[in-house]
Amino acid sequence: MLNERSQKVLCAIVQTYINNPEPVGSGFITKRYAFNLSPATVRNIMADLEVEGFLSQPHTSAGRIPTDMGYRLFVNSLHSEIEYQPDNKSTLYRMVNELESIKDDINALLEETTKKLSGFSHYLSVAVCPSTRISTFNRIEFLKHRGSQVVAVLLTDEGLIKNKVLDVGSDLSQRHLNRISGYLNSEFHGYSLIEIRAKILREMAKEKDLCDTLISRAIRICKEALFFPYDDLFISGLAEVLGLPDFSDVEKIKEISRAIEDKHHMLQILEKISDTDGVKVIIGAENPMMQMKGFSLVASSYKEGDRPIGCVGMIGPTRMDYSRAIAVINTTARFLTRVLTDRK
Amino acid sequence: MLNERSQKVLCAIVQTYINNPEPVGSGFITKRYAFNLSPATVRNIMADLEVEGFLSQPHTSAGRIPTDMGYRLFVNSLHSEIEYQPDNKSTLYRMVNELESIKDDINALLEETTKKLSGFSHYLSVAVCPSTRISTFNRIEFLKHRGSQVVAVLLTDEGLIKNKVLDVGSDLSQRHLNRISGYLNSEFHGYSLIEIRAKILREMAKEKDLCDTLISRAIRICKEALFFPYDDLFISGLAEVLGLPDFSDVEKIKEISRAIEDKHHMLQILEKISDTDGVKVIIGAENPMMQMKGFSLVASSYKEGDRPIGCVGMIGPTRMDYSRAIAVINTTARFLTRVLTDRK
DNA sequence: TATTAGCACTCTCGATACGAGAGTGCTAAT
DNA sequence: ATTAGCACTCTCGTATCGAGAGTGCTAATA
Repeated sequence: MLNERSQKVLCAIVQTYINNPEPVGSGFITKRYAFNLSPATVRNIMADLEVEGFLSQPHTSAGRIPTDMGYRLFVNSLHSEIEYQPDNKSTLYRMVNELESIKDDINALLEETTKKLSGFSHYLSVAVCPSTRISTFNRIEFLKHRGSQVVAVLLTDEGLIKNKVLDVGSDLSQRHLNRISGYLNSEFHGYSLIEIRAKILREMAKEKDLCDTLISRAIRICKEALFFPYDDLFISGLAEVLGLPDFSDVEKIKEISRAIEDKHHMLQILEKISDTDGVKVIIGAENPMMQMKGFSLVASSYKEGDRPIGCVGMIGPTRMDYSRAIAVINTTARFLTRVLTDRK
Repeated sequence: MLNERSQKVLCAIVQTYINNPEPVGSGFITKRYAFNLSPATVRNIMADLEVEGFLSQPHTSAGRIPTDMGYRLFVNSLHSEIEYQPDNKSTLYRMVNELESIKDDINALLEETTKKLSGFSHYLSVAVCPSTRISTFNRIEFLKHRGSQVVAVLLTDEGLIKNKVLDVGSDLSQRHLNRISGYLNSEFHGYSLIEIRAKILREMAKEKDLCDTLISRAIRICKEALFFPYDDLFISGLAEVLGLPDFSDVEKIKEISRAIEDKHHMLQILEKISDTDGVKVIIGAENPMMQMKGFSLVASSYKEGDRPIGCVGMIGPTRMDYSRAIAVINTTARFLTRVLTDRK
């Protein structure tokens, strides 16, 4: 579609703009890059690129800035050099090492990871826990709390720990509860929570008319105990990201603040990425699901063994340093994968 | 210090400025308020108020705006009418009713409370859980997880549920763990976590030379399990607050973002308030501990019975609607107190 | 003596103008 | 096909100006 020379010019423009957020003129390109072209020729190429939709002009007689399509082409041309950048190797490794010590607690691990990522990259960083939807039931315990309240503690094979406060009838003793959890643990061990949900619904339909047996009661409690409307989402780096020149505009700031507070929506996007493999880059409004005009997301799933279970990523302006971001996220995701896989 | 008339004029100016963030001129005051004074007289009073430090002038020949001291006097003069404002009564009650349904889970309750508060008031709202420092030990359980990992689940009398992942030697069976938790539960029930910490340290000093008895082991594990560096902090409403005209300035936005991300510092302030009784108002840089120049905090502790255990509040620009904020926080804190006390 | 009317003064803000600078698009030459 | 040359366009910073709002001061007033 695009000849090689045009593509090279485009990439040069994108790179230049990423380094410094000002419209790029033809003169700069000819001076900075050894394409052996005159400014006039570059201008012609730029005009073509604009017609094709890769560049745009803030106004006549200004330089060009990349469109989302322009960034996309740039990012696609990047995919070969996805591995570590030399310059941030050491810092990144140091960061990863510091995380090694808390690898046992997946929540703490992800929280620290986002904190370190944002401090390190100056972008907003995000991570989601292994989704409760796909997690594998390991064990559930019920602890009698105050009055008729019971705390259900769910452990999954992925290392998730989830609490839920339930209100059961006041007549269940701890002994009863232990029998219930014993039953559930033997019955459900190894199933995914989704399967268990389905199983429970079937059971409930079957036992509908049965009176208050322990089992039917167990199942009803379990249905509640296994239902977690939201997965945990970690976000860090708002203050960092506001330091970028791209956020000198108040509207921009409001937009990213809204994105942060709308955790539900953010989760949807990240969980979709959690299911796939490798680094994903979503640029600007590419994905209709993100109303993030002006922002890009670089994210990757992390895995336990071969199975993707969660996702970690960075959000920045569309003018973000993709090659660095991709490298960083890639390294981070591999690190998480290694840690989560090794502990088996 | 200030005669009554001056004080009235000051309050009128503050109120006017709160309604509309523009410097207030002498003409407006005479027209709007029936003080029976001429603009010239008001100007004289304003000049005095400025000398005394209650007002400031953005530039010669502009109206006056309140200083932190001015807001302070205004707020102090307000304390009589601290109870519900008539206009937002119904909305506030509706909000509180909606929260009633999740009162069992204190974390969820506080999270929802902050969400509703910020949606309702358009200010940033915050809440802290009962501090683990002062919480009362109710019960601890250890669940063997993967490998040598153990999940400690701590329940407090205040309704807190805390998890912690520990790495104990791999040779402890669930049976051992149960004996340990049994021992701890009988030993520590009813003590505050702080007391227990002290007890543990004493025990450890005593048993230092003893070899690996179950008890000394229990104590060591417990020491770790009861240590939670941070309490949970809920913050909501960033996107809301950015809609206020006070945040048209990027610097202001950055400042509040930093305040949000510096949870450690925020916690310090709120936990101090958690220990006291009633609504506290901190205006601007009044409290040296908050580097929040330009922001005010209206907060109140909530109690269980007679004992303050946590804190809920709202943060807004110094130009915030204090009388409304105080009323709202007061109502909210009372609601929390009632809910947390009744469940006994 | 406290208040007020009158008035000159000061400062902001929006509109307008203008020149420098950067970069373009087009045309004609190579 | 590329390029040199040049006129053109647009932004941005600065300066200017007048309207408007509000003040501070002085002298008159109750």
